[in-house]
Amino acid sequence: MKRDLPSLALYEQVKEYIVRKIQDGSWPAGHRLPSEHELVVQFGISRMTVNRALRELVTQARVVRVAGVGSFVAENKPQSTLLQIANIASEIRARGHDYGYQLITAERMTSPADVTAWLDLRSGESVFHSVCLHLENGVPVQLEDRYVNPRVVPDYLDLNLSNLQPSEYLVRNVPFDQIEHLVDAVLPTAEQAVRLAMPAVEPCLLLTRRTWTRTVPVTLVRCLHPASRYRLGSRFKADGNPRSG
Amino acid sequence: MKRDLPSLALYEQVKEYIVRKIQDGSWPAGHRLPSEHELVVQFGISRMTVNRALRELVTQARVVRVAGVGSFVAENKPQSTLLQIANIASEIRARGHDYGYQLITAERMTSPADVTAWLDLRSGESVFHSVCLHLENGVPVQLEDRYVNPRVVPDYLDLNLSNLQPSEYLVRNVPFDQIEHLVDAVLPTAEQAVRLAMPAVEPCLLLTRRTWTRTVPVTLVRCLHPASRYRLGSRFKADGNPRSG
DNA sequence: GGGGGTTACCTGTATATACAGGTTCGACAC
DNA sequence: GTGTCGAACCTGTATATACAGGTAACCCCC
Repeated sequence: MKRDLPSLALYEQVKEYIVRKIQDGSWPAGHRLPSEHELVVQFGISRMTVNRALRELVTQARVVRVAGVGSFVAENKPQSTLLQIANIASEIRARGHDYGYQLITAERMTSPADVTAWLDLRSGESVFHSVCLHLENGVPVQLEDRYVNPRVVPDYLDLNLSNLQPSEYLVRNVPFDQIEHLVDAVLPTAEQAVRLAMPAVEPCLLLTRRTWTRTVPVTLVRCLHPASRYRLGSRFKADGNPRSG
Repeated sequence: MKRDLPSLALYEQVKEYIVRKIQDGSWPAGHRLPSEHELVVQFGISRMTVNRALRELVTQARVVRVAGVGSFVAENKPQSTLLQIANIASEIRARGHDYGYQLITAERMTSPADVTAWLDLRSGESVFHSVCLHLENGVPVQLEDRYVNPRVVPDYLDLNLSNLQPSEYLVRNVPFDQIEHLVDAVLPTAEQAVRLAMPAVEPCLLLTRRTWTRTVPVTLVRCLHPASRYRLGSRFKADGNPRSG
């Protein structure tokens, strides 16, 4: 395919250049990127080639272009149908409701066996672990149980997790390029039922999410939702944009 | 936007032409579509313009192109992460397991109030209703409760639903362009627990799916899965393809 | 008859050029 | 001061042209 030395197609090189700038933080969201003409000069290629690179980045929702104005780095792009649920805070606020947050635990611990496997750690290695609660109008809607790979985010415990929601920090500062979701229906443990202020005989949705950056696992998070207060949803239109519901 | 008469961009016109041919069934999956040169002649435009149209259809997974050979209509495109779960039969077979199917009910009935609303029917109108069971290695994994809009699929009951799985027919013959999923965790009713051969105190995943074709609701289906035998999953790689799990 | 090369056709990429239309901002006239 | 016109710059689209490389079928030669 792209084996032989002739390297990558020129428009792919331009795309990679821009994506790298975005991912390493040089160009934050909203940042104005070079005009087509500037890229033409910089790379010594034709405008049509630059134009193609930018157009494809637009379809990937990494770049926003405004005719007559310029091209800009798109807003954070955590999405893929299910994925938009990542940020429960904005979801709740978008409904016009009150968002509340409580940190319950934040610690460094020896990695449990299952987490060791999921995060691809060495046996006996330690991980960061946090537990917190998300509330909608004062009612618990999500119990978040999170493990973070200390090799990727060594300063996780230095964050002020009492005020800052973990995913808030992570999506902003640790870009991921792979994400996996699993959805189960479970009954809560007694302790979980108490935390969520729900009857223990009522089922919960358990959303397990793993993310990677460059094939290195970053975080494993298990989000437990009382089914009576929360449901997952997604809507998809051909040629339209997915919306979470 | 695209208000003024100048009509649509030429490459958009080509895309629309091709999409129409695919959606109305003129060009089934696998069908070879005209070469770039033929489209150039047919539309009286340049190859670069045709090329752009085809390239964009490739990124939409509607068309597959093979250098040196030609362009072809892509295989049915039911996907969008969650959506790949649509066909549980192929999912089970892909695991190398035995797929089983049992039709329980197929009838025409007066539409229940909730279904009337969901399918945008008139009050008192009738709908098609079918219930069936999907088994993996002989064990029930999904109880499918489906309502079908008779205005869209008037011959639904004429199908041999005893042998043909409903979604098999629908995805093949009633192309949809919008889909909505909701995921709940519920406890089964006594009857459902019996059908699924599971304890009634064990939770289930309830996947509710609605599809539309050209803004007209086609079908509403509620798929109930014992949580101990089934989980939803999706995996997403930036610049890669989503896979169901 | 089988093997190898030629040819015709296809897609993929790259370029120079052109014109349309949106935005911004400053200069000039009133 | 205010308003209008225009220049400079931006993206969006369309074209003709070119070369590369993949594929398949056919023909010719051995």
